[in-house]
Amino acid sequence: MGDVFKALADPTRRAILDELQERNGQTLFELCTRLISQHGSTSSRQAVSQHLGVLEDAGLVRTRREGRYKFHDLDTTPLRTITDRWQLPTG
Amino acid sequence: MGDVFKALADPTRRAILDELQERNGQTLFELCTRLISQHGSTSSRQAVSQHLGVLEDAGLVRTRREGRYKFHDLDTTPLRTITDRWQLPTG
DNA sequence: TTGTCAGGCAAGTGCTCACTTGCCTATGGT
DNA sequence: ACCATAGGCAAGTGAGCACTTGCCTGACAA
Repeated sequence: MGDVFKALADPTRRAILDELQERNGQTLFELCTRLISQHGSTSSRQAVSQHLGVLEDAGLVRTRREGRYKFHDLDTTPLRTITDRWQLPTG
Repeated sequence: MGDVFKALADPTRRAILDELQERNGQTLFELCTRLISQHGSTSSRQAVSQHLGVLEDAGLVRTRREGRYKFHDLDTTPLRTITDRWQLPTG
């Protein structure tokens, strides 16, 4: 599993996580259009696709294929590595 | 306040936070020697100094000056922006 | 089969970032 | 005064990363 911290370092990837939290299980094209219309993003399809690859490597996004569609689901469990590491006062 | 996510993206900066958690209020030179001896780091003084600047901008490290010494203290409150953003199941 | 749609792969480009290098300021000891 | 210590500033370098460009694969509809 790749680097969770590095995956979170990019604002576009954080916007993707925001989007998936609002509406889980989106395809690449859904994400592209909604990122532009709701998050003011200017990223191309290829750019978003590469970001999704990074997020998937980090374990923050899980994917499932159905026919020619690929759905993306948010998984926040890797974020625990951050909070567990520096012992947040329980919030 | 700078980017907390970007500050966490670098492994050396995460080691610095680890080191400050073990022993708070260290000076730059203390951190340098302990990073090498206890974390296998190879970073120079200037490198660590720049990392501390990034961490301070992100609000993860607070500093206080006394004479020619500058002490560094860990502050984990900015990490809440991460957990609050994607609603972790309370752990 | 032909055409379209969803997505993937890979090389190239430009910018950011970590780190070095070299010099400078300031505090404290003798 | 002198020197060592603790730290800072700024330009330059090299590697990594986000993004583009162009082409390719696979699934569905007609």
